[in-house]
Amino acid sequence: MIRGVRMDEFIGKNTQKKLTINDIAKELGLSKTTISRAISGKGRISESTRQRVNDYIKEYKYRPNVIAKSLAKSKTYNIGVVLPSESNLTEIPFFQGCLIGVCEISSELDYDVVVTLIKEDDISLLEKMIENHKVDGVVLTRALENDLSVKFLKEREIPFVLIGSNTNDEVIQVDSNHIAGCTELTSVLLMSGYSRLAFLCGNMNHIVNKNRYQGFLRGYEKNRFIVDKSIVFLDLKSRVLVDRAVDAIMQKRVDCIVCSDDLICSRVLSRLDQMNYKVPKDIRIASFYNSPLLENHIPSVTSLRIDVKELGITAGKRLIELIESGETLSKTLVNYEILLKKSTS
Amino acid sequence: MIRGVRMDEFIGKNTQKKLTINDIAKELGLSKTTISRAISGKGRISESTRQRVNDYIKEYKYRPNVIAKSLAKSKTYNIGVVLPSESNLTEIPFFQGCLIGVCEISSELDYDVVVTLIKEDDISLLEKMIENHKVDGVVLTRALENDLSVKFLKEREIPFVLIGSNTNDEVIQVDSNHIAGCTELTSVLLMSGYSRLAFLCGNMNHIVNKNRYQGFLRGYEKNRFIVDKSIVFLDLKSRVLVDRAVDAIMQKRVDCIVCSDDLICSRVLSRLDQMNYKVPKDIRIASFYNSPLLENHIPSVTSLRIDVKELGITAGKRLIELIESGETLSKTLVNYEILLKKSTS
DNA sequence: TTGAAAGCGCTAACAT
DNA sequence: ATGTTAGCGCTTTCAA
Repeated sequence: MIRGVRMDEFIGKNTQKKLTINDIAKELGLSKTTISRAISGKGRISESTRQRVNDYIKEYKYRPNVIAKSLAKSKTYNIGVVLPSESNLTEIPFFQGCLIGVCEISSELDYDVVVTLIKEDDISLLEKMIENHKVDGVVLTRALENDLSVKFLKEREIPFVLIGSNTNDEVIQVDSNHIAGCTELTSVLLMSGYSRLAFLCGNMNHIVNKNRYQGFLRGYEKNRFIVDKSIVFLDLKSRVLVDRAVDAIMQKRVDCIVCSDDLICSRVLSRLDQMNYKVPKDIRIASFYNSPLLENHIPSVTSLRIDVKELGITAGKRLIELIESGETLSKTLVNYEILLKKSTS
Repeated sequence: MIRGVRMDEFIGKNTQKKLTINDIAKELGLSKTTISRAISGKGRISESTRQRVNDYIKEYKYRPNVIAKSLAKSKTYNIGVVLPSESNLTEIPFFQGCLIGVCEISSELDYDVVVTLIKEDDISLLEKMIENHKVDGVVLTRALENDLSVKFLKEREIPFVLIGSNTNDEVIQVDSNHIAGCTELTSVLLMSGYSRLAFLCGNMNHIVNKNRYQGFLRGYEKNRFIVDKSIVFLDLKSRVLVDRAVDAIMQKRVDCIVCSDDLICSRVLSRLDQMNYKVPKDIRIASFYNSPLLENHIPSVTSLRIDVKELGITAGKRLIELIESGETLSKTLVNYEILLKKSTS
């Protein structure tokens, strides 16, 4: 009896050599295989020895070495979450929400989350993570038009789930129904009597923005109003462009400015303030995406609310299903909610 | 010649069996050891064979299996980043900033980042991550008074770095100099003629808030003004408490409300708006921590700016030093900056 | 029901 | 300068 109670007394808790499956086998007079089976529950094993092993494990707080398991099974029990790093720190509430969601569900399902950063045109860190075998699958948190990540992961046949939408049906997707949401919010605004809506939209290489624009157009169609394209501004990638759009809009007769997301919206609000326009007195504002950035805004902003954490949770769940069973639902839509606030009252 | 060009032609790129160090050894007529040495650069090896090996690796895009390396070296090349998961805190951009910073520096130093979530009174996921041997060290992003994480990591002798401050000198710390910053900002306000400052402070179990309060008091001392404790509100853990404090303050004669952080500040602004008070006309506002939450605020808010990403980068660097060399600087302070804005003009 | 042995891909003494 | 060998701790045939 080399190891046992005496050892615990002898050496401090801290220096305690890690217990291995081998130690347990020797101690219990069984083989590694049996211990392994008792732990995994796979394979035939008598109830009595399984009990014996489990009791031992409890008592001595044995934790299997996940690395060794990884090597043997060629599986890491990690999933990667890819965040865009060129995003303004300000737009991060969305990505962080996703991340938290994925973390929560992963820990429940006994996976860990490895984070990596990419840029629109540089996915080298994602490539490295995959090639280093650090993860069993990946959650992408942003959908681009010609997405390098999607292309890469498909080629490498790595299981992955996209938070967002992609026209390729083979891609497992989790998203909120942007088109429906934006259509609905646009409708609500039109029906409230705001018939001249300006639309300010961000980077059109982001699929989500394409969808928002489409929703905007559909809202008009449904209500048989005509869109005035002269007050529609797409692909506004910088603050300056947003500012200019606002300036142009305020020269015209416009009832309400509809923004594709929280970032554009907060920029619009700031510009309006600079120019001394008051919301909602001089102009109304709505946003197709709410976030903490807007949540405490004064006045509160009419917007579409999406439960980002829910997106993350769902994506994580789908990914792990995909990893473990090889298949999962191909597209999941999470709910949105329309928040009518002071900015349009 | 089992493996080689013919294989690549035969089977698709995707199904290509992973190249191992063994394959290379056979192919080149060398031993595993030599290949290993050529790759790591450790041990004596002739320049010519190192070249030969490296050429082969380049050509066939060999990537070592990190898991196998991990097992052999008992090292994961992962570092853990611990984020608080309490709901309102997840909204705070501070933690994401830290995370991004750690990710950036880690990837440069060839580590990956595993994220885990804890609560003030539940560090079970951190424990699991450690016990599963998933990481070589940990970055903590929040300092508490009696910190379970710190206690746990010390006991287990896991290398870790704390973003924040801790009275225990043995803890490696990276922080901005909150006391000095808050002292300075308080001074500036007092010298601007705002002699009656209210102070609204968050959870006093967070060491950072203790330090901010101390800075506030020191600012008063330095200027030989007397603090009016009746307009100091500590440990405001909920919105309701903040609202009440604001209500109480507005009954009194107060020049400026100083908030311990961005979250409290945005709540204060929102409450003031509800009550129809205007900033800076009716009351002035300053915050001891700036963030994107406040950045686009109207009016802009006087505050202390901290480069969070820098905190993350520094913490990551220190941690990896600690992991690799066993020692590092015990305390690093990053710079802060005072932003004087409209809210106090 | 249990065990022996090979192997996952790499590292590191210890030869040669 | 290079090779041999024995692990790292676990899973998984295949046998008993």
